[in-house]
Amino acid sequence: MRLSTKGRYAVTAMLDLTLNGNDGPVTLAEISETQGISLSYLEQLFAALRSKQLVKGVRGPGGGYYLGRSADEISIADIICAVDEWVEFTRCGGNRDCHDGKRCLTHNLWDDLSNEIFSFLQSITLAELVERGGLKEHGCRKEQEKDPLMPRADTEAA
Amino acid sequence: MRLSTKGRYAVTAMLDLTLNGNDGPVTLAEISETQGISLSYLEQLFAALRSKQLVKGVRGPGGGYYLGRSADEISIADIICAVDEWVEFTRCGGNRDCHDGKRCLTHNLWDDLSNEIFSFLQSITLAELVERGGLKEHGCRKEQEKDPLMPRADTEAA
DNA sequence: ATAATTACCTAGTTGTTTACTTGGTTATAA
DNA sequence: TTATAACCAAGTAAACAACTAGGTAATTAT
Repeated sequence: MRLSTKGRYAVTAMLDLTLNGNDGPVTLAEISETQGISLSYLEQLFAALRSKQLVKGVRGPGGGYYLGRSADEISIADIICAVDEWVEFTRCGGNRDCHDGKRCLTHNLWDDLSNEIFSFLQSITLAELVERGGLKEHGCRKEQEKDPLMPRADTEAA
Repeated sequence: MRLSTKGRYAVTAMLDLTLNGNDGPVTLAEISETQGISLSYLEQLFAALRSKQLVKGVRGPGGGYYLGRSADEISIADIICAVDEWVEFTRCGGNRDCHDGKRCLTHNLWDDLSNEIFSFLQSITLAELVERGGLKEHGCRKEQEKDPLMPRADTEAA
């Protein structure tokens, strides 16, 4: 799993599409204006999204984009995987010798974790995000009153 | 949250440390050999990890690194945040005008999702990963027999 | 038909990040 | 005193991020 700003742009744009796609298609120019993303960069992102059938484009005046399928059938993982190239991390293809299995043990652990992150993001749909106005009640993590917000920007690596 | 290959290297190295740190400190040379990461790159990663007290270095012969605190007190989020600089995504600081609140709505949704991903990774410790030999039983996702493995490398963006 | 509008496409370009190399300096155990 | 390790600084090729420029193709409005 790879989670970069590129993926964020894509998720944000798709979120915009979900929110504003009720009355006709949404133009990239609108998304560019509203979300502060350059038009051509959006075009690149939407080329990837389109190739995965996550969006459908309508040409000509009055055209634009709408979701390729229902918002409850598009997961965050779908979006991120579409724009962020999947990079295989473990270079030991399956069950090689791999330094007496020691290296592969660590790799398997990482793979399990990576799968977990992936299926977590796969379990969140655009519809869920929009309907609930957030994810406060998502999954099994509802009794979490500590509310651990993002760490502040005081993370200066000396 | 940012999840790049750099973070993977760090998690993998910390996993190695957890697995092999029982009998004395582990040298970076060993991790480099076992995990296939260059020594100097490890040094950079461990400089960041050290500044966050996630590891402690012991100099001289017989030296190396061991965990800065107990493996059940180090989360995956801790590790990733230490090496991957935290980048603020939403440039609208808090409650600005922000295009009639429309843009901020999308941003708030993204923030909620981002928080969710973060606290998810924060809920997984090194000890958990190692003890269970994976995460099959983690959290609320135990009845998941479809076992959605990583998407194959057939994600060629046309 | 013609013009405007939009998606769609290709090729750059600048700055940052990755992952690594080289070449050191310090602390410590044998 | 010497080998071993952590620690530190600087540089580098390759990849990536985010953007610009300049198109072509389809569709609607005039």
